Amino acid sequence: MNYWLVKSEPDTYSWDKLVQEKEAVWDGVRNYQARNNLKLMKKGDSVLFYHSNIGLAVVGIARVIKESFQDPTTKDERWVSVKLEPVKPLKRPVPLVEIKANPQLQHIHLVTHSRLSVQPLQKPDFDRIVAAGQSAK
DNA sequence: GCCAACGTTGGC
DNA sequence: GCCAACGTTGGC
Repeated sequence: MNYWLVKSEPDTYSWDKLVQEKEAVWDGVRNYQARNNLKLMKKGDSVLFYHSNIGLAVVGIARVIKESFQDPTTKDERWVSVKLEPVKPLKRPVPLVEIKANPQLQHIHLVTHSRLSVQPLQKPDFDRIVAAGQSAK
C-alpha cells in the first residue's frame, strides 16, 4: 500500500465535487514527475486531497480505484490518468501553514516541492496529517 | 494581482 | 547540448 497526495484548485475540481460524483478520472496531468507518480499508483492506495490556491489545506482522503491508463483528454501516449473515489473528509482541513510549522513534516514534497501535483507520501507523514485532521486544534 | 520558482520549448 | 524566452503554477 502506497500513500500519495494530489493537489487540485477547488475552482477546477474540488473535494466536494469528488464526493458528489463518487469518483473522478484524474486527468490533465502534464508533468513528467507527476505522471511517473500516477503510474506507480496501485488500486487501494490512499491519497490525500489538497486544495491549492483557495483553501490551501488538505481536506480529505481518497482511494485509487483504477490504475493508470491512457489519459482520455489527449491522444498523446505520454500521459496517463487514474481513477479516484472519496473515502472520507478530514474532520478539520489541515492547512498548509500548519504543515509548514510542523517540524516532522518539513521534508514532504508539499513543503519542499510545492508545485508537484502528484506526490508520494511516506506512511508516517500520511498518518500525521490525517491525525491532525481528526483532532480539533 | 504579483512574482518567484520551475518546466518546457526552440533556435543556434 | 546549451540557454534564453516563454508559459504555468501556486503561495502570498
